[in-house]
Amino acid sequence: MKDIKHFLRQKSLRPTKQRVIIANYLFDGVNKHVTAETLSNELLKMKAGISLATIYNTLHDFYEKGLLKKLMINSERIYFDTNTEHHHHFYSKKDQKLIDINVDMKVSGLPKPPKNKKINKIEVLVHLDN
Amino acid sequence: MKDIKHFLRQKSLRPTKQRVIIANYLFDGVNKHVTAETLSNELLKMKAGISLATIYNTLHDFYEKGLLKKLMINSERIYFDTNTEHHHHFYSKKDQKLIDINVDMKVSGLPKPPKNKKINKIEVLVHLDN
DNA sequence: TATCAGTTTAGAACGATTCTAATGTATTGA
DNA sequence: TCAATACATTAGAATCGTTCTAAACTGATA
Repeated sequence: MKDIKHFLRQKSLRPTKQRVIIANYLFDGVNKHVTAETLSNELLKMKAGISLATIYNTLHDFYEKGLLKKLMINSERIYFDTNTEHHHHFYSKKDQKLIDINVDMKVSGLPKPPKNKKINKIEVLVHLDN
Repeated sequence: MKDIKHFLRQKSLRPTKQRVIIANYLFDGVNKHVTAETLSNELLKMKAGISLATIYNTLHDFYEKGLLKKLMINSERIYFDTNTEHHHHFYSKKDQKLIDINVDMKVSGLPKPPKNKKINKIEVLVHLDN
């Protein structure tokens, strides 16, 4: 991500100091799964004094512009994924860690959806033991 | 579920008045997905004055004894499923409703799990549009 | 460079859940 | 049958992730 300011402007997001810092971290080329808390910790490490409220606001702003995906992994917190392509995950409960599955998978034997409902997308979560 | 008291005792759960009422509702032969809130509402309808704390306690006690499954569907609340067999779900975000998929499905093209990790189970969530 | 809409922030509020500690009740064994 | 006691229930307080509020700030625009 070369010109973050330009990138944010393209998405109708004002490139404020805080958003630039967060976008630089999130979109550095390595896909990430973050929660408000883990992101806050990373930002603290890099001595960026960004308030929690702004972190929440920014994650949601980015989500609304399609820059992040929301994951429904567990009920304790909201995970955001910088990989917005359709993909699946390994999940280690023990490590509280997600790993992208970037290969194509096929699900067979799917029953018809209920009346008047259409399938939007299929998400596979592969739970790991250890 | 004929003799709920016996059933609870078998699971080392004291068959208190509250647990019997809740178990009778949950294990009436029709699989259910409940949250503390939806269960509380059902219990209110049947004029069972059971405190929220007890509802939470009971759901967790039942979960710990393997009578309920916890579902990770969204981050707003915890869903409990009376169907403890391995199965999948349709999910309608709009209706905030889950529908069991009780047929066998196969997932193909799964990559190898990360080093030293074993696959525990595979969960498929089929998102519905409307 | 003044204006103003959009943004950040601390701290309050919120909603789901858990905890506390006092009261109540099922079980046990004499 | 009836303590004794271990386990359950409860109201309300506490907690925790998240959202809201309203005041201060800042990037864009003219």
